[in-house]
Amino acid sequence: MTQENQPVTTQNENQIIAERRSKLTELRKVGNAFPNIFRRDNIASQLHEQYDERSKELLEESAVTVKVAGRMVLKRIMGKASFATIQDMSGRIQLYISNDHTGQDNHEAFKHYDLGDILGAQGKLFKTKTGELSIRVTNCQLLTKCLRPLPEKFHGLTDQEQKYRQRYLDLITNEETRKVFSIRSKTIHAIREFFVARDYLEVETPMMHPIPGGASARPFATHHNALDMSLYLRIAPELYLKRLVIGGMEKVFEINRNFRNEGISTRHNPEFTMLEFYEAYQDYTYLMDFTEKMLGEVAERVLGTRKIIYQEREIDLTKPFQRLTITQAIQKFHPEYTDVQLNDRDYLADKLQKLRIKTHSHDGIGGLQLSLFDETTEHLLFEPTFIIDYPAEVSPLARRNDDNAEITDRFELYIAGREIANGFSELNDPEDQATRFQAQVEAKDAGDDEAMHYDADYIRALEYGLPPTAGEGIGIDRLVMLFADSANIRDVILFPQLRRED
RNA sequence: GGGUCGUUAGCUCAGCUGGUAGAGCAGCGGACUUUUAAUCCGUUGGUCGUGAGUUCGAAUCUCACACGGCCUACCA
Repeated sequence: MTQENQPVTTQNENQIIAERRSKLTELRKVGNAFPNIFRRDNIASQLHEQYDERSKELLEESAVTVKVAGRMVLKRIMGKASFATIQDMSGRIQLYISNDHTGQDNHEAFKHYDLGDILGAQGKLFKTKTGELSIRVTNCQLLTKCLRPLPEKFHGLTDQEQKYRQRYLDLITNEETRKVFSIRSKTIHAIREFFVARDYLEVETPMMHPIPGGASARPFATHHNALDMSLYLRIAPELYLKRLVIGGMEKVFEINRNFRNEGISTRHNPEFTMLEFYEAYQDYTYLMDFTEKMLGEVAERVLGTRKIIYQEREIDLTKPFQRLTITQAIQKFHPEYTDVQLNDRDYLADKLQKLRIKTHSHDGIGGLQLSLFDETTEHLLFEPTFIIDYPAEVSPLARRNDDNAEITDRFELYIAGREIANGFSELNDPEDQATRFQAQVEAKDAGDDEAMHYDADYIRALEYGLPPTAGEGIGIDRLVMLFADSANIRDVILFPQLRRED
């Protein structure tokens, strides 16, 4: 990497870069090759919005002077006049550079500018004979030399790996990519406003945890030198956010990264963005209503509609989402399973073995039902669906159901076959929580390396009293995938994790 | 992790059953004062992912490795 900072010898480079580098050398000789004195007054989209509809004649009469800057992405030289298209953060605008208006010297200099160079230009708006809004440039200057050639102007950058490694090139070339990240930004912004409007307090809790907790997952480990202690990148903020509710922050949310040291796939990146929120004096049924409302409003604000198209299928966020228990969901898609079978531990264990699905010896009926659901039904839940009543054995932080201690007041929301949200009434009984942690420790000792640790500090916090609370997590990347119609999580993360390049 | 397809010029891609590489774009030179993926003429540019093997001869066949795409399994 340090090599990148050294002047690279031209013999190692292809001739295109060598050519551009020699142009830069010439620029250095005649002045500051990287001037920062140009200030623009206009951006492309604003000009189009304001003047696209104005007639050619009227535009000529009004003689609007504008000043723009951007990267040159197209260039057409025709002797004594040239056209160039520059691209800024908002879009594109065409420049007309000619001996008549720009001057011969300036035009000759322009001819040696390369695609990718950053230009500043000033001039009057006009319309070409095909009606395209353009700038008749009176002065054009090179603001930053681009030493490396851009991807091919028509096909753009298509190599998936290169799009991820050199995202800036992907952004320069592909309008679609710019749109995806605009949707991402708007989604997060809309969510933030949704919470702020409801008097939630936004907080940041630690990314480095002495005890990784709040989820079942393998953490990344690191070490603090001065304290000489092991730390883990957080797998979830949950236990810290609930400490805040104990402290009196009765409505809190955090939008931030989680890190899980597990596989990478089209749906998993080692670091991913999670929304978690907690509200005191509410329960999980409130959360389900709240989630329906939030997703509908966010979609409306980001996309202008609550009926989104994902991978050519419509997802309707306008109506209440279906709510099914785990066994109801299994039976909906697989009516061959009877109530008796689904509540028969031996039958389930046998069936799962036949389906070659891993089970643990300590799995109860609920755990086995969940395994069967994950395997046979989860991917079929395309329409937004809340799956409710998760077994207590797989929900160590959720409140037990008042009528059935084997299940918890918990749901997961599935859309397009993927888990999008996970919410529950929080377990606020410190003694039950201690028992559940103990069970996790036993599972860990039995070889489950995703099981939780015993967090004594969290138990101490609970002993001060967590008000009855509802809490939920929503995977932001997966939500953005839905909104941006992306099949791969890497397409909605600017710099997804990749292998080392060398 | 398993399966499968791929890696050729800066970019997008051809390259057949083996005879040591082509196009378009970009670049360079020239023509052209309303083009728009500008056009036209000329031209530079490649250790064909890496390493071995088969062969008189390998981008092409075989094997191994590296990296990547897609599918698949587990975590959100």
